Amino acid sequence: MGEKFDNTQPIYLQILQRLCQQLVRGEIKAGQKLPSIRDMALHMGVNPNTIQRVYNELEQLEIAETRRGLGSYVTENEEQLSRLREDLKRKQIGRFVKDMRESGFSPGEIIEGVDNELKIQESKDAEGV
Amino acid sequence: MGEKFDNTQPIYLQILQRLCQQLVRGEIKAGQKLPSIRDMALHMGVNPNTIQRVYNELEQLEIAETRRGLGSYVTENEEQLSRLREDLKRKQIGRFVKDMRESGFSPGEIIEGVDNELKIQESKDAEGV
Amino acid sequence: MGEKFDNTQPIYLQILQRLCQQLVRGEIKAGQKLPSIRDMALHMGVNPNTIQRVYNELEQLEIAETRRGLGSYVTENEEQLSRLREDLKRKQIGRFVKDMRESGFSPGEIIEGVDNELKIQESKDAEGV
Amino acid sequence: MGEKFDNTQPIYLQILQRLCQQLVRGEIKAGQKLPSIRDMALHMGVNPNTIQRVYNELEQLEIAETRRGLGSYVTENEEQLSRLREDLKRKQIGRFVKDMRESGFSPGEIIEGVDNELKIQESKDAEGV
DNA sequence: GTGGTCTAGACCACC
DNA sequence: GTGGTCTAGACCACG
Repeated sequence: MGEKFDNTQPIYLQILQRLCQQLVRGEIKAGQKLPSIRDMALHMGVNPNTIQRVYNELEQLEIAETRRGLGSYVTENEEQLSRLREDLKRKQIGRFVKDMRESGFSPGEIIEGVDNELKIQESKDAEGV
Repeated sequence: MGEKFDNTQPIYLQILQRLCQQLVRGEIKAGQKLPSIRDMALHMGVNPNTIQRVYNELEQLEIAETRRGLGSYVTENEEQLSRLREDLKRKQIGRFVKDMRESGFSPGEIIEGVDNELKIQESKDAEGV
Repeated sequence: MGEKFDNTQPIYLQILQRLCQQLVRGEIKAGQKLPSIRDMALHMGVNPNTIQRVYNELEQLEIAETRRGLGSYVTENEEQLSRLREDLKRKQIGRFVKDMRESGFSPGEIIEGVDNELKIQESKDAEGV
Repeated sequence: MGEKFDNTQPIYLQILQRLCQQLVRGEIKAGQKLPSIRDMALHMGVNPNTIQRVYNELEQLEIAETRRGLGSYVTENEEQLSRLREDLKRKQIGRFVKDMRESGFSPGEIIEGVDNELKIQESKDAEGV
């Protein structure tokens, strides 16, 4: 429960993003049942309406589907999941590069900065272990 | 006038970001006078209150200061501006790398993706010319 | 409703000051929910935007935080509140003493004057009862 | 010229206050001629209109008078000046004590705080010399 | 003319 | 219901 939310972005988007990350990382797998809205809400310390909205978004992305009376399930179509992974990757990289270039950073600066940051974050992980 | 605003983010933040980019790129320089609130509002097609909020934010960031009855001026302290540039760079890179890693992308994928994207966007620029 | 506002200072600052005083006096406590913007505005006979500005200032001072759709809450961090008390005390005393000395009043005059004034105001309170 | 102005208060009031302090300290004496508006404005790095307003205020306070074509002069009536001194003293002390009590500070805290602050500021002066 | 404040009222996203 | 943003327009103090 040590993880709170960022005020600059809607909570439901932040939860959605976390779920997508878990899917992309493979922590949540194709066909798997998602927690009930009530459980998830309780677990996240959030209003059930908020989770409801998250699950709706997942459905529109064709990543999960809700079966009446049974709960929500991740799609069994693994292609959808790998598509999600590639979409996410391209979208995030595209936006990042666009922002950086608009701010006038040179390609060299960008590459070097990312490289450094990767090393920094990896070393932090290592020491955390 | 092809430049409108994105609905997913407050207008004042978008304008703030643009100004910061112009500062970072050196298009706006230390000590320079910014357009009056009313002029800027007219030019951007927004309400003066919105611009005032932007200028307030700039002031809180210690990037600009407002002089009674005279207008707003970019700080003459060039250190603040270079600080802004470095802050922006680190913040953007940090958030990007963090997001990517949390989504389970490998360092290799990240670097390669950024590299590709840079080439893509540069070639688009070239063809635009 | 005998309480109106002073024309020489912005309303939002006057309200901010009152809230800070209530916090410092302990009339408003850590973690407590503040009235909604609309309620407070109604109660103070002011426009909601004005109250919103007040709450924003409280947030920047890290004295209160706002939760989406839920309202604004005083920080639960009691240290922040005691910090506020000490800051206020030092700031007010520092400015006062600086002003008095710059006007050429001697330490003796200052101490004696404050002492007298305290007695005067206390006796007024007593008679009010 | 190292002294700038505070944004939270009108410049003309800040200048007015400085002049009053110089009068109260005796640096400016009864009957003395004040600098011309233009000179003063130049010296303070301020718009002449601003100084004009300051001199007007001094006139309304019956502290100075403007003689057409000759300039502005401090009143020769020394009683006015000693009245100014006492007014300033009472007003500043009264407001300070009122503010502190409204914030819930005890008389003991106030006296002790002022006492300490006096010592601090005096020692700073000493070391500055 | 300049910024600062305030009001009135609207719309929206969110919880 | 809650806060967040934006507009339109007004008034004021200031330089």
